[in-house]
Amino acid sequence: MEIQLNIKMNEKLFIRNPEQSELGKKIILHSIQLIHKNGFEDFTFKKLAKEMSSTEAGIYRYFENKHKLLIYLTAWYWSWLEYQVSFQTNNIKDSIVKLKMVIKLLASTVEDDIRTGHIDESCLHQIIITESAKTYLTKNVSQDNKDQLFKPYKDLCAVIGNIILECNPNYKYPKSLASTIIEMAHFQNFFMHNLPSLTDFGADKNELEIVSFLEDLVFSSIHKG
Amino acid sequence: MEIQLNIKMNEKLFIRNPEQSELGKKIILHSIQLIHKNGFEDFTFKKLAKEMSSTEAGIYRYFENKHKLLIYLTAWYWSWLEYQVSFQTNNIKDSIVKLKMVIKLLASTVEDDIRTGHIDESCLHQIIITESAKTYLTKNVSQDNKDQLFKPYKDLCAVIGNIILECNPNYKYPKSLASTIIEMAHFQNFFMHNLPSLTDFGADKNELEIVSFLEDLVFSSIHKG
DNA sequence: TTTATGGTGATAGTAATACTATCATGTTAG
DNA sequence: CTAACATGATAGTATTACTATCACCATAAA
Repeated sequence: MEIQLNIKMNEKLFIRNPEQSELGKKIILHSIQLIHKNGFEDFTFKKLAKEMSSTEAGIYRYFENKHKLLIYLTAWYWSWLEYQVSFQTNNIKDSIVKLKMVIKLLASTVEDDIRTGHIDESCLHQIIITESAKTYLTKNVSQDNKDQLFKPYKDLCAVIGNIILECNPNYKYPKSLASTIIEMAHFQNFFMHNLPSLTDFGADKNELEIVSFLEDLVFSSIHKG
Repeated sequence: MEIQLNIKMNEKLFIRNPEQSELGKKIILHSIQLIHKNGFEDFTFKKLAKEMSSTEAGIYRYFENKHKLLIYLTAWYWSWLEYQVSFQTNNIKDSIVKLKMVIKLLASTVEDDIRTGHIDESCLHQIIITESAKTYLTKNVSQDNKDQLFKPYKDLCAVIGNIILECNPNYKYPKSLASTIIEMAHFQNFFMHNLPSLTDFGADKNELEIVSFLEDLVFSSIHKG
């Protein structure tokens, strides 16, 4: 069976929908490669145009600026991940097992999803670790939020918050714990590889240890009262 | 009694030591104001020069670029905070009370320290919340780390990790929990004010609730086993 | 007192970034 | 068959991120 996965994105994220043309898909494909390779600060539309043998003006017809493109990529990732969560936790009755699955999906290496042709999820996951916080840590966050640009992130957080409440309906901080899990799944990964003394995983650099840390953190918190 | 607080900074952070001249101190003072007002992305040395009635070239004699200046400001803040922690936890015997003090210092509003003339800690705290992660979320993190630019952050993290171990010598993730506390003290604050649905504090927007959340998280984790 | 040193201000200049605008061309839908 | 539209090519502007040079002034050493 051959399935194609298509995620409908908020129209405010782009000028022209990149999913609906070859050029648009090339922009996504190559921007993921370039940002992954040299980081978001070094990334420019001019370099992207050269990389994909197109023109700068052509890219500006799809995205207002590189910040919006980054928000697009992260929003896509969160939507994809929410789908993964709903798929992988489907039919699981035990909420605790569900929550463990969520932590595993957040904190372990992502494999490329062949159902999404031009997007390399593994590569995108690395970008998310290093760059995703930059999407909202700006003076424009309120306007971007009003435009619903962070909806996929907030939706994922809400889904995880609800699973936490299933585990313990009396737990007082489901949303904050959910956003903590998401952010720490990425920050501990970044620290482990780049500033290892900020973690307890520097020796092995094994992602499973991050999973163990997060499980310990989460389940001791919600099982207490 | 009149005390002056002086923090010795890593020489790799600047070209000329801003503490040792009036111009240098003006750079620090006004850069904090400007970054706080318009955010780091909008901040340029040209605008800073105009604001403080000096010249762009003059500022480049002190700092290589605006990224190094941001690292300088954050490094200063972490050093100052480590001093606060050592001062405020001095003579406290009970490690649990110590750790509560640390969480309070990290997560509640900072008041201006009159012993540091040209630096407004309250303003700087706001900058740290929004901008500090950008200092290390770059492709240059390894080189900057080799140059010891993140030492104050790592030192603070180590101090907190040790207090955690005092509370429970068998706890397996003291460093990761320490970095989690530091980052979440700031992220939950940012979310509360800007993306409130990612937290449980949107209604009251009260920083004491963040303190409660972090205390619950930390003490249920370390008291468990 | 002279001379040397060093910090500062003023000005200029360059390469790259972040766009915007225009026009020609090719393709595709009505 | 033609109108609409996507793309490519080229050009141009304002801003950013620097570097370089020179004059001036204060201070410190000779």
